[in-house]
Amino acid sequence: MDKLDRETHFPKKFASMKCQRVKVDDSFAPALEDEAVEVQHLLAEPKTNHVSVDGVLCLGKEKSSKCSETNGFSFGFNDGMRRNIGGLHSHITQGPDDLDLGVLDGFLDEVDEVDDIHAANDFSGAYEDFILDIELAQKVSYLDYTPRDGSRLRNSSSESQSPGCSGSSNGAAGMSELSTATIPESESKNGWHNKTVKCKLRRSSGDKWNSQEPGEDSACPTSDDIEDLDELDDDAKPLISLVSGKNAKKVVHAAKAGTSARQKRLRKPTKRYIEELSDPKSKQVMERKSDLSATLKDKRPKIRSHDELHCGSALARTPKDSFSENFNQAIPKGTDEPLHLRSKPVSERRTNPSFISKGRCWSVTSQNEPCQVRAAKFAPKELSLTGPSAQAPFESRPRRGRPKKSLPLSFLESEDDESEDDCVKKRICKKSNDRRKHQRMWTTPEVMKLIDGIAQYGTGRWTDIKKLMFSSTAYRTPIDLRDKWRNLLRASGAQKRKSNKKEDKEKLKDVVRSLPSSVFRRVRELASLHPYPSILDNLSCGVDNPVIHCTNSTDLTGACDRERFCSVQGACERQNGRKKCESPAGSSRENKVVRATSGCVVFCPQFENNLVEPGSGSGVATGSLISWKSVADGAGGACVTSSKPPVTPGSKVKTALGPAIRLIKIPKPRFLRESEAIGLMK
DNA sequence: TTTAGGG
DNA sequence: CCCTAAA
Repeated sequence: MDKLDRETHFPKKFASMKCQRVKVDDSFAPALEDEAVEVQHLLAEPKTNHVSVDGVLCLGKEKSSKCSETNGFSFGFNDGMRRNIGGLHSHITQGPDDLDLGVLDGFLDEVDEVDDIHAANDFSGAYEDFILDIELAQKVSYLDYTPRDGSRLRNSSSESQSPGCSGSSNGAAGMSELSTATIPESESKNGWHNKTVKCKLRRSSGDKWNSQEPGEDSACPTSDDIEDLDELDDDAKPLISLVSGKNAKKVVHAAKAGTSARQKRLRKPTKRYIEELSDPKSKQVMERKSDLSATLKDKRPKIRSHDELHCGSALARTPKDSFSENFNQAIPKGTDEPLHLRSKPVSERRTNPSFISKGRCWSVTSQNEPCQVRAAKFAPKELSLTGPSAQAPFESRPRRGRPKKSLPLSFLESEDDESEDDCVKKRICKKSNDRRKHQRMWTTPEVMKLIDGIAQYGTGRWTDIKKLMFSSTAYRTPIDLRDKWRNLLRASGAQKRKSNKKEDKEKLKDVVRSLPSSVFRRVRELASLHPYPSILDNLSCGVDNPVIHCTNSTDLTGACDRERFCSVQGACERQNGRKKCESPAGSSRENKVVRATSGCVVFCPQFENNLVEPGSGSGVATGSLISWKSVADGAGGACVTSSKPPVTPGSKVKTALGPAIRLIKIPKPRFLRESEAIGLMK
């Protein structure tokens, strides 16, 4: 409904958004969600480049795709892309049925997360096995669909790696020459982006980013990881170390999946499993490890386990087997799971045990964390509390088992999709105390991605960043991103650290050491550009100060060099960390502030329907927050026009943005989301 | 639901 | 990373 309306009103402009919606809103193809996002994202980038070529003022605040709104080419591209996605989508929706889709979902998720493009080659085989596995577990045959699905998988996979999508750059790249302050940033950003993209496309081949930054230091994984590990508490260690990643997750999830069945099923495999793992000398552990890494996506183990399960042979079970057992057991309980899960957003899925068990735990190749989290979380609270009888073993074992880290962790990490780096292992080796039991180490590429995302969307739009930059890594939630950013800020010194604890300082140092200096340079840049609490409230200079309320200087870069314009000075100075919202003299006015969205017409209270046409001069930077006063003043870069104020109603104002921009009146100064803006513009 | 903040 | 408050 709403969606349709919007699209009707902004057929072209938000074509790109539609893509997103297709995946986001549509509960049918969650499986492809990630892929779709990926595709869109990748495709969107070239558009941005194009835009920038046109000299369109397109600040990095908004989705790069939005920039495309300003030119036909982009549109066509975008549209085409959308169609593709749509096709993909429909293709998927015509799948056999829910179960099958569910399977597909899980599989795709896994593949996507692993990001192992090469996996495509193994698809048929893996998939078959996979299907077979499921089939056995559910006693339903879906082999009939295998061929089709297989091809589908391949298609989606190949599409997501569409060669033409390897563009780089982002919104900021399109920034006009006016943005002196951001130009250097843009460059570096682009560079990063390239790297990021490459990483995405061929992560399996190694850490592109790192390899491309020979000059930089070893670029070891992030510090936080170390920090996190450091904070792991001794009690938790055993759990982690004994129950290596997936297995733990699997077990835990399986346990959570059912209630009554849970205990029964869980206990057995868990115990055995744990015991096995708890034996440091156990060859099996090593074997498994190598086995896992060697046969990454091979699902056969599951089948085997399945057989064992039914044959009563439970002797030499590998972690995988254990898992599959649990998995199989858990699944029956909800054959409709897939559907159910599908309709859930990623964020939700994260907390959905069944989802995890489905899409993640059974993935032999990656994402262990989530499960681990669960393990950590449930073990103590639910399991142990339930009594010593059932789950207790699971929980207690690990604990008493081993005091410290080592093997398991590396084992766990070795399966990490994008970081098989040595760095990862290095990081992992540290003591830990913690309640954040499942640490998902941040790899340098990830950090880069995060930084890229922030460069594009600024802070405060974590969900957007998550969706567009971390669509393939389900284990990174918007909150995770934000947390990481906070840590980076501290580590980079961009933010005064409150705690003067020696401990903390040390940790920060480690963090710094673990990342390339370039990263921190970048962080500092962005920190000044995008103040962390990016919300308007923090910037408001008061009702009496009708300055442009911007969330960051990027909003103003179009024409503001941070010092020149009185109307934006307050914000800019704040950016520079000198003064806090200095209020330039100004008459008190109606303090309406809006956030401009690229390609949108901006409505100003006084100038309702005063369309701003594309043209020369400055434009409203995407994402800019604009007060009507600022518009009237033609102030700063965030103004709609460079023409002298006031902009009288009905007058046309030129903007470099291309499509007309209209100010949107919003109830009160606040961060206006794109979707909101669209809604308001209706 | 999403973000800010504190733990 | 977790949890909660606020919006």
